[in-house]
Amino acid sequence: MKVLNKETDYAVRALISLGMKADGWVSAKAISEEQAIPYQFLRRILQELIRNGLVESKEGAGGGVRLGKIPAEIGVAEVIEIFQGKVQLSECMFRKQLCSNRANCVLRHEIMRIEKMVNNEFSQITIGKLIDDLKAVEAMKG
Amino acid sequence: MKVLNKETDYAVRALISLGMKADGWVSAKAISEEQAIPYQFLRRILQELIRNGLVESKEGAGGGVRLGKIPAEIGVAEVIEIFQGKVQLSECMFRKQLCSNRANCVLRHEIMRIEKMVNNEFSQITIGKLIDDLKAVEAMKG
DNA sequence: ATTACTGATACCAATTTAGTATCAGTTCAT
DNA sequence: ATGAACTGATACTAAATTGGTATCAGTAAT
Ligand code: FES
Ligand code: FES
Repeated sequence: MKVLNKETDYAVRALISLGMKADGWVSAKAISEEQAIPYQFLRRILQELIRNGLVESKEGAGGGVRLGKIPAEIGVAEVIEIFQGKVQLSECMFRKQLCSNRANCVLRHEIMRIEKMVNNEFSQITIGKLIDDLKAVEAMKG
Repeated sequence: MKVLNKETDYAVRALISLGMKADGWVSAKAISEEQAIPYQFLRRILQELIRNGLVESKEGAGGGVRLGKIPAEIGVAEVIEIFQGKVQLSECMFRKQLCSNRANCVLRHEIMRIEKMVNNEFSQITIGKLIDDLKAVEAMKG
């Protein structure tokens, strides 16, 4: 059961990469090479991030992309939602069958409780946090 | 982002259905009709559950299936693992790139922490619990 | 024997995933 | 003003996965 697909994975890595760099525009090519992400695939992913405001871009020579928000305000949940849609465990399990009163089905509540918990957990992990972690790792390596 | 696929979904529903019935063998056909699950698909799913000990079977006329464990001891996590494999967020995000010391990468720890949390949450939801919930729902309908 | 079951396994169409390719437009440097 | 270095938009593709179907063989109750 793979939770994150390649798009989300690459997107997070690209965002971290951008966040770790000093200001200025970074080209898709540069990120692609640094992170070993297929160029065209990454371009499509970046465009999607741009459309959603997580990244800003500048066209033309010397252009490129940069974060559109501060790293601490980009949660992985947001990235997941862009590429994989809202976290959803399953449709309701017993539909018409057993629960005619969908509105207050306990089972449904249970499922939604977990959905929220997962979502919340993914929101807590921000790009900023991941960057801090990585920097800690690097510091240890010295 | 759909977390549970149809196999897991149907499997859980079949298990609940079995758990709510008094003892005795129940045919795949009966479950298929009761839960509106495609017969052949359900059969394959049941066979897999049997191989994994969650369900027992008896061949021949008058045969069928029944739970192989008590409902309270079947966690949804177990079912997920059978049909979708262990919960895994993503491969490690920065592989050779940034974290040469995989062993104690903080990022990796973070990811594994969430994996465990999700897994734990799914373990807490047992078939027994779901059945109790459903019974509560039915009682309310009275 | 016949009927009602499971065991095992092969097959299939539709969708999703991961990746590629192309062309048009923008900006910078010379 | 031209070429190189970029992004924007979008179409295309191969491979894997998903959800579902079909078949044949074997077992047990009547
Ligand atoms: S499981 Fe869907 S309403 Fe109860
Ligand atoms: S992200 Fe994989 S070792 Fe750090």
